[in-house]
Amino acid sequence: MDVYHAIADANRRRLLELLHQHEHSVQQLMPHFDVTVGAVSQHLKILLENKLVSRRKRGRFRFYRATPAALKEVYEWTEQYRRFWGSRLDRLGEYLDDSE
Amino acid sequence: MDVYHAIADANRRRLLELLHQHEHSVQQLMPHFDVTVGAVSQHLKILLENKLVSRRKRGRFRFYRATPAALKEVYEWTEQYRRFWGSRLDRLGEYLDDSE
DNA sequence: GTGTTATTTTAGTGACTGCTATAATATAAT
DNA sequence: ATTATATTATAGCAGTCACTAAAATAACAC
Repeated sequence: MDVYHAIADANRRRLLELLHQHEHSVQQLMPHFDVTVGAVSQHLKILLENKLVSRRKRGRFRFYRATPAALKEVYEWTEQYRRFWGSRLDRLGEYLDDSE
Repeated sequence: MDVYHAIADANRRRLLELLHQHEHSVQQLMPHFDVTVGAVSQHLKILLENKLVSRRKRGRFRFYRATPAALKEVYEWTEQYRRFWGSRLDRLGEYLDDSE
């Protein structure tokens, strides 16, 4: 799974946002999610595999934090389309779309 | 399917890049892909549903072009992590990772 | 030790993905 | 009209996804 897939899931994006503020253990993350602890752990694993988070061990706890340097690729890919935002170009589609 | 999922697929990102240069009919796109014309058409449909492309009809042809204003959301979401790139922070993970 | 807490892993499940092949639709060429 | 071209829609399929429940692993508390 690449970084684009890693951030495609809303729960994983939420995790990154929370872990960007400060580190959390898994239990500290749980109140923010509606899924089981197993599911959160699986999401963290995917983020870890994509190097979007790191963790340190402290007793029984694993503290995760965001290390989102890998998002640079996504940022730069979207950046090339920047000139489309806020310009008249972004409304062009409406006139052209003949989807019938 | 939301915009994050729409760009998660490499073929769809490639389509956006090609359609950003200038408009293409489906046949003009085909040489750039290894999949069937049906698959390309399905990808274009997903991009269309996410308003990432528009199309105009000309005879039997449908000409597609990129209208990637919807990428603004992704751009802005990644942008909040910008300070991590190029800083020492992005290497912090390596020291902290105790994945054993 | 025994039991409790924190986390990860595994097996199973339903839904979804990306693909193909084929059929359907629409326009153009002869 | 018939045939060819361009595109979309449909059905089916193997693989993946996000999830749960339960088992496994690990460290703490008593």
